Formats: sequence, structure tokens, C-alpha cells
Amino acid sequence: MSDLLERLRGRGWRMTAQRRVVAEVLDGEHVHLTADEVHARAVGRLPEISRATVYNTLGELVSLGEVLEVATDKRAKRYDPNAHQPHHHLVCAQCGAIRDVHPIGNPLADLPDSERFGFTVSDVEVTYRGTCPNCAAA
Amino acid sequence: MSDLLERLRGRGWRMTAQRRVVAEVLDGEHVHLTADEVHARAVGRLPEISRATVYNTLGELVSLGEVLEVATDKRAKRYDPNAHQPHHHLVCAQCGAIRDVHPIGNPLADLPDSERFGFTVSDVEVTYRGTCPNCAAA
DNA sequence: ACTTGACTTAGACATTGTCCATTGTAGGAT
DNA sequence: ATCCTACAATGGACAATGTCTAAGTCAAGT
Ligand SMILES: [Mn+2]
Ligand SMILES: [Mn+2]
Ligand SMILES: [Zn+2]
Ligand SMILES: [Zn+2]
Repeated sequence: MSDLLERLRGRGWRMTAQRRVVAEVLDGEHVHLTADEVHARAVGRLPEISRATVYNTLGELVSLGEVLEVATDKRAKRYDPNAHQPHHHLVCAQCGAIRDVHPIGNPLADLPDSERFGFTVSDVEVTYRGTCPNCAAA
Repeated sequence: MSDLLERLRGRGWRMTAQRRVVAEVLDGEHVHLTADEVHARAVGRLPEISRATVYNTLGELVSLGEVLEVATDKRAKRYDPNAHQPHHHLVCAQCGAIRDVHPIGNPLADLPDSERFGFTVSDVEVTYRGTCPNCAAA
């Protein structure tokens, strides 16, 4: 994620402690935090960071295409730093655990023209739901 | 949707004006309203119906499997009366229009075991995004 | 018609997200 | 090294969405 900070500096971003902390919190694989979860973790590193700044920074990262908003959760939006490798999601219906997954083929090709209603279709989001090994054991 | 009311009566539902109106509002094809949209339309027919009753009734219909919650909108949940025919959704990114669509094949089959991380996968939700003919013309 | 438990209501409360006026500061200019 | 200033952060008000409860109402069985 340090290359992310480099890229953003190149795009004219002013580098602040708050933005650095948000980027650090988002670092990793299979990371899909809500805005308030990002805030809670950011506060652990920088206690005075505000909710507004976290929302602003996440919004900017989304606008820049560096982070994706995903709607796997029917309550809050989740923020996904894995924006440069196309993928989909597998969600545990009980505990909410989320994994990045890569289905075979291109799901876009499975929608015939007769089912497109004149739309120009540019993107597809696939959410698999089930039960994770932990929840199955319990 | 009148058979819906019959089914619910059979399941021991007390039939009230409020529940009848919510069911009527949900009647139709390609209907994917938010709770507050359902409330607004219900008020047109039964002015004193409360928000709480609309939320309660929608929640009950979801529990009974008669209505689906869909997450095509990243803000509010949407309620889909087309619960008995499996389908997916095509959403206009600009105006939010939603159509029911039926992709070819079973998307569940496209997730290899090596990408299931030990989950038992039971369901898949596919959201296509694009631009509708109306928005493309403008 | 009575009775009763299920249903509805209004509004408080909770969560998630947005906006704004004020204060602070990163980074270029001198 | 210090100054400037446009950009960024803050706290808190506000908005949108969703949940809960206490009190009143009524559908439906008797
Ligand atoms: Mn992801
Ligand atoms: Mn639908
Ligand atoms: Zn689980
Ligand atoms: Zn449109």
C-alpha cells in the first residue's frame, strides 16, 4: 500500500497523517471494512482523527479508483482496497466473513442481448453467499 | 398478488387494511421499491398507515419468503415481490432503473472448489450495471 | 356482541452518511 | 528558516434509513 501513497502524491494529494493512517488501515488482503470500522482502527493509531475525515478520505479514494465500494452488506457500504484486480465476493451469511473470489469465465458474457433491454452493460458484481467453515463447525 | 393474500391467510395471517395495501403496492413486474417508497405509495391509498407498519410488514414478507431484499442500491434496501422465480438484476448507474434478468447457465457452477475456502455456498446474487436507453439518449 | 391476542401507531432512539463553519497545516514561495 | 495560502481536518448539526416500545385498536373466533 506504500505504492498507493506514492501514486496519490503524484496525483497532487497533500500527504497528511490522517490520510496515511486510513491507507494503512486498508492495507491487506480480503479487507472489506465499513467506514466506521475504518474509523475505529484509525483512532487506534491517531486518536484525534474525525469521522468526517475518514468518510472524506474513503470517498476520495473511491473517486480516484484506488478503493471500491462493495454492497455485500445490506447495511453499511464496505471499502475494498483490492481495486486493481477484478474479483467477486463470497460472504458467510452468519458471521459476515468476506473472501475475494475469482469465478471462471466472464459473467458479463452470460447475459444475452435479449435480456439487456437496450442497456449498455459495463460491469457486473457477483456475491456468493453461504456458510464459512467456522460457522459450520459451531 | 391476490394469491399472495390467500397464501398468507392460510398461514394464519390476520388480514388488515395495512397489509392489503402493502401487498397491492408491491404487485407488478420489475418492482424494486425501498421501504420509504412503499410507504409513500401506501399512504396514497391509506393515509394513516405508519412507517413502522410498513417496515414490519416488509420484514414479515421477507421472513415468509414471499418478498426478497435486494442490495442493488448502496443506500436503502429494496423489496422485490418476484421471489418465486430465480433471477438477477440489471441496474442503470445513472437513473437507478432496475430490470429483472435471467443470465444463461448457473453462476454457482462458475465458482471452483479451490475458490470456496471451505464455505458451503448456497446462493448467488448477480448485479449487472450499465446505462439504460433513456439515459443514453440524454 | 364479547373477548383477546395480534396488530398498528407515534415517536423516541440507533446507525449510517452528509454538510458546513471554523481551525489547522503541508508544501511551495521568498 | 519563515511566511502564505489553498487545501485539509475537526466537531457538531443535520439527513436518511432502520429499530424498538408503550399504548391504543381491531380481526376473527366464540
Ligand atoms: Mn474484495
Ligand atoms: Mn427483481
Ligand atoms: Zn461464518
Ligand atoms: Zn437510466
